[in-house]
Amino acid sequence: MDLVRGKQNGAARGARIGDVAREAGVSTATVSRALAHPAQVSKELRERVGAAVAKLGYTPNAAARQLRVKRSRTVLVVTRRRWSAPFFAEVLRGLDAELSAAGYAMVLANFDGDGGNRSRQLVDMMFSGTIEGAVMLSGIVVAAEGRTMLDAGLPLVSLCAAAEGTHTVLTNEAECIVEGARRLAALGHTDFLYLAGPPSNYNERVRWAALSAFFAEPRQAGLRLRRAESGDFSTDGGLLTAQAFLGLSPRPTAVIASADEIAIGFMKAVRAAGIGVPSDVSVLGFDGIEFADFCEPVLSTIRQPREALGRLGARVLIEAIEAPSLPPLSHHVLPSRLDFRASTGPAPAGAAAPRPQAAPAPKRKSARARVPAPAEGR
Amino acid sequence: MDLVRGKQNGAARGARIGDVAREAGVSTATVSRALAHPAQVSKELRERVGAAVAKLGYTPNAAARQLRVKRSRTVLVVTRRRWSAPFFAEVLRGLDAELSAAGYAMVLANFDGDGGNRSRQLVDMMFSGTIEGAVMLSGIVVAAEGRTMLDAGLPLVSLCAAAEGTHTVLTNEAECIVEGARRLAALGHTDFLYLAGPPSNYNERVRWAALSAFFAEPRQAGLRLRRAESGDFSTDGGLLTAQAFLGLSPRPTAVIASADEIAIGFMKAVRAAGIGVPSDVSVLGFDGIEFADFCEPVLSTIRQPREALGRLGARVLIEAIEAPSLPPLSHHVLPSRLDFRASTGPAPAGAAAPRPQAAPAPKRKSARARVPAPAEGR
DNA sequence: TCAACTGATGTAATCGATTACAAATACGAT
DNA sequence: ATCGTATTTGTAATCGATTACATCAGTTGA
Repeated sequence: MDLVRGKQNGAARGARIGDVAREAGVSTATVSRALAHPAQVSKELRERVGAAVAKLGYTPNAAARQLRVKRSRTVLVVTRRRWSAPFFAEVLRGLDAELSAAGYAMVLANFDGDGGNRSRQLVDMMFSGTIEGAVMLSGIVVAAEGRTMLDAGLPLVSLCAAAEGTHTVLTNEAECIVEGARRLAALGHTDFLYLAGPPSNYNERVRWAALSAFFAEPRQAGLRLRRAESGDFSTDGGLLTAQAFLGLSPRPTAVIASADEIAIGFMKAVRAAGIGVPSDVSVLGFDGIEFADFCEPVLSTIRQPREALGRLGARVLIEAIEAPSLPPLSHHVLPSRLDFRASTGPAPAGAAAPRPQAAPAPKRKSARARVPAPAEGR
Repeated sequence: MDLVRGKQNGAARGARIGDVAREAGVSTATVSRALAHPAQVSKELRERVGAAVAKLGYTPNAAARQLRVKRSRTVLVVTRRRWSAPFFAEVLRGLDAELSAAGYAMVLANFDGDGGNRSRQLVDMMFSGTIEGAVMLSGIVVAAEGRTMLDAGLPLVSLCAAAEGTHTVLTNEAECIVEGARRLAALGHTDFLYLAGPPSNYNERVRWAALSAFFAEPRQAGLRLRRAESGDFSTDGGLLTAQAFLGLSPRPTAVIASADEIAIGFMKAVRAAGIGVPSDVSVLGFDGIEFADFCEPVLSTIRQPREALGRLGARVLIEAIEAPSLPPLSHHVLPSRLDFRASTGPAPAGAAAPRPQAAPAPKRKSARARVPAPAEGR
């Protein structure tokens, strides 16, 4: 095999289809056909072409082909810094697995709402023909100069978030968090604290909306729900909420975090302050990251099917790309799983007595169920 | 702005350069120049073109441009499943930040040595002109059908690994792990256990080689080093090594893990068996992942500059791509930082007595310093 | 033997930009 | 007025593949 090693940068490298044609003694059309539609070419020529290709180490130029056939077999994946790393890595792996199996390449781009430059890059990419579709792990439809990613008319999939005009792949997070609260209530807890993530985040909104709606039900009148802000899906955010918790009186006995990281940070800080988990306060996280198994105590959590989310997102996108005509937007929901472990237990004896119904109804702060608008994603 | 919304999939979308030229009443050459080299075009025409571009929502077709100018401004990043997720996510972020700032797009592909198909995809990518260079987080130079990624003659950067013929960006991991051992020895420890990652991994080899070479020094004759296999850079692997540890007698008092995940799994398992950390055994991890701060006890570790690794890797690659002539291969080393915290302490009183130098020299198992061959990366 | 048909191959148009080169224009100096 | 130079613009070639269409050879049936 005669490989032309790059001499000068950018110098002519590799063979072109004409070289292969000459070598095999056929026309370029035959070479192209032998490679793309072998059945249309006689066995003999097919072999001659194959030999020439091998000899010259020929690989078709992707740009030229793309220009002609209008397909790049490339999709864009837009991520967001705020994703928790373990969550992110596995979703990405699912996406990659499914995309590469179908022969698609994946362009990865982080988008943190920066000052306009990145936005333009992304929007241009949608319009420049490099991309056949996009998966957004950010929940944001990026816009620049009056155009949005949607305007390019390419299929878009929002993963773990909802956005107008896109296919969506979500989890049943709302039901899960309510189920978590229900289970805690069944353990005798009546005084709850929600550790909120960034309020602009889609998942944060969904979770808070579901939880506060649940506590607003008349049947749950004996339960109280408060809220502490972490500002962030991070362990540091969790430390913050612990400060808030320690300042409360009476102290809630059940804590539901909007992310495992927050819960882990919270647990560490309150235990350092002499509060027992779960003896004094039960803690429930969200996501099911690996380290939920290794903190003290082992964290109860709501496990999201991370790799499956990635895989399904990829499949939905591929289907939309390859559908002969514009398909309707699809919406999928994958189930998460509640996993109660060491960080949750019965309400402590002192506080366990169900709050007397007759007492002046505790003001449920912010119990109105805000319906989350399509907004920032997770 | 008249945006042509994708009608049928694949139907003509958007304006071409000819449309803009007609709209502005100029030639396509002028449009192209107004966009790429504004200085070459008179102010008036520049503005007319700008207006036409805005009106039609024109974005140049990337494939056509690429075909002509032979630049895709796209690089490939090859990852590997075995990377720890938090590590991976931050390195990726550094890469993305630097690449996108320089106007490069990033194609991400996972490579786990699969059965030939993925290899061909990757090698073809190098030869098809889609890619101007690659960063390999895998330490493997992928090969398929007699060609390797190197043969394309494009610049390649190995991150956290070394591979023949590529630029490399490494950390001083060898020195750090030796320094860690030295510090532990200074705390009175004489009996060490190394928790190994996957033996085929480049970093694993470097670390083990450095550590075993250190223990082989005559001056360290009073120290003993054993080795347990985790098989993996994972918490599960850490659990495995804990089994091995519990079976040893006498039990080592100092443990050095080749990854934080392993250390965390190890600590959890030995503590469950009633062993105190650091009262009975000190544990040192490697990487400095976020959760090292949140396990019990807080893990001593060797912090790697993750985002900086990604940024430097990107810069090295960009430089190599944009260098007018083939530059020599560069090799960079970034410093990691030893961070001793709660999981390490003085050797326990019983075992603290320095092993008598005179006693029959303890057999140092596997103390020969294997020089790591370029192999699988981290 | 010829027409009709099938299948394999080649010729040349095409995708949409960039840019070498030519042409046109403006400007200044003599 | 004329020439030379600098600046701006247009014409057309070019990048490297794919594929519509034309051509040609071979087969079959009458």
